[in-house]
Amino acid sequence: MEKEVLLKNLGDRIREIREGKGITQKQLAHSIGKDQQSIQRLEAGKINPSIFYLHEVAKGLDVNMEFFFNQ
Amino acid sequence: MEKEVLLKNLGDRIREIREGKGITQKQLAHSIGKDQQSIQRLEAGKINPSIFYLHEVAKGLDVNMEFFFNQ
DNA sequence: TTTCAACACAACAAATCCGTTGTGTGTTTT
DNA sequence: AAAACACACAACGGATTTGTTGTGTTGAAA
Repeated sequence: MEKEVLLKNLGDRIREIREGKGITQKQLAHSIGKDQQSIQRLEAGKINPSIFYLHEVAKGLDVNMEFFFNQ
Repeated sequence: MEKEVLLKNLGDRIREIREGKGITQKQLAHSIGKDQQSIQRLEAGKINPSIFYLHEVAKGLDVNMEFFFNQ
């Protein structure tokens, strides 16, 4: 329960940042050597990503990882 | 390479916070339903922990997860 | 010295991650 | 309408995580 909420919120936050930058899931994915489906699952809160995974996503979005957690 | 550094830094940071609170690996582990060995691997940078795992550790240390990333 | 606490390291197995492939739906463009 | 784009969902499989058990080292306390 709590885990689902955490992952959902994280996914929403990442989507929010991505859309704010005006890039697609595919663009983000390819910029960090991943697939569109991986980003989809991340944003949907379907996976419990590792810290390095998030680190890569943060790089792809050009933000600091902290951005994923405050607010 | 880069991954190793990230995980090492994270582990060091967690250890720093834990020691600052004056608790042992075992106490931290048990407070969140884990084993001493799990915390040891985390602090040693030997694993690439999931975000939920870190969330639990943050709870056990009574800090916000952001603390793991700034400085 | 013996005992105990704290930490480190390794191996095993079940669970999970995540890259990949394939497909579907809705919207926009030509 | 046809084509292209953005996103969603599911299944497969190799890799990784992580709980568990067992063991070793070091230092402090008894």
